[in-house]
Amino acid sequence: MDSSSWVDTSLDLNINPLRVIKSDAPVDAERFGMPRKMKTTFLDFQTKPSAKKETGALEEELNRVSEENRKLTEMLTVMCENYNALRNQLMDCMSKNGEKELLHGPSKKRKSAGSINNDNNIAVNGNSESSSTDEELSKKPREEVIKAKICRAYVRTEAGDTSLIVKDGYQWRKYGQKVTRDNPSPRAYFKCSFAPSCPVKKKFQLSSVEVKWLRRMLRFFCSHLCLVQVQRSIDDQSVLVATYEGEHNHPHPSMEAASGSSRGLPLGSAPCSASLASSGPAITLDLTKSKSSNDAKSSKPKTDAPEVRQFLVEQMASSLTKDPNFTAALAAAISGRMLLQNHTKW
DNA sequence: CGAATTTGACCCGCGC
DNA sequence: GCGCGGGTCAAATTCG
Repeated sequence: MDSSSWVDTSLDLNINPLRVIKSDAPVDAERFGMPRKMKTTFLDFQTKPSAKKETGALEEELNRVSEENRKLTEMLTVMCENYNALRNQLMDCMSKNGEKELLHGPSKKRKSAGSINNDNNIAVNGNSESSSTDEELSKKPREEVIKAKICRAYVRTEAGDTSLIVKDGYQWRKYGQKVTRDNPSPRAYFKCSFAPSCPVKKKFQLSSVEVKWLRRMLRFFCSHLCLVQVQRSIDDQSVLVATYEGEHNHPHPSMEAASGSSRGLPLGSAPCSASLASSGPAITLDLTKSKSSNDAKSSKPKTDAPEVRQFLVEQMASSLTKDPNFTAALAAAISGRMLLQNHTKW
């Protein structure tokens, strides 16, 4: 299987660096309702001779970032190819031993949290998993019908944060805590308490996600999924591994509060959104809505203009690509999504 | 005082 | 069949 058939390695950051900067037409900043200070900066940026030097530097920086992005894309492609090669090898081995497996039915290997810690597998009630091992994945089609969606998100958190709070927008009630064998951090179990009939549960061994971007990514990944398992990665204690299963039977609290609009639009409350195409794991980071959800209402119309969008996109992309936390989280999110995509396609 | 959290006990699936 | 370990329950405790 060609990796390109199942994963789009391009990171569509919607960055077109030169469109605004080289634009001959002055931008009517007033029309976009920019703050005075920002308007001045924005206009000066286009008109003052000193800005040319800055423009050149920015172009250089953007070229550098673009090149870096290209290299990362290549690396990701290679990684996918290697992954598929390994997978094919495993499938070959499986096919050789498959007859025996079929005669004895699927493995009765326990789907426990122990496996979560050991090989990052998560399962509840025999449902499928977002990131099962290849061996397990190969057996999945022979198993019972998938009853609920499972999604995993990897989120880097602050090392010192030990609170058991996940700020994903839902209301959770803790109903248990357990010290597991392979992970020193206690695992907490939560149920969604926003709606009485909501079957959502979650468990985790880590804490809150303070980084706004990561929180929004997590919210997107999980906003309509039902059971969430979040625990600290055993390999990297700063990484939060969140797994959601199933779907909430109620709207996201923030959405319900807003308008009671469709649950299928979880990003409506996430000004900085990460969208994933249903056709594949191509990730689009909509960086143009950078305000918090609280003030998004007032700012949204002002950021619709393509020039302003570009300007904001450039600024945010520049700062974000320099942020190691963001790049690490993005890589983690992509890897998690890739695993999910692999599973859903097999 | 009600809601939320804690925590020990219990249940159940899986490996041996 | 037994023991282990994860998941859940529910009484006790804490918190606002």
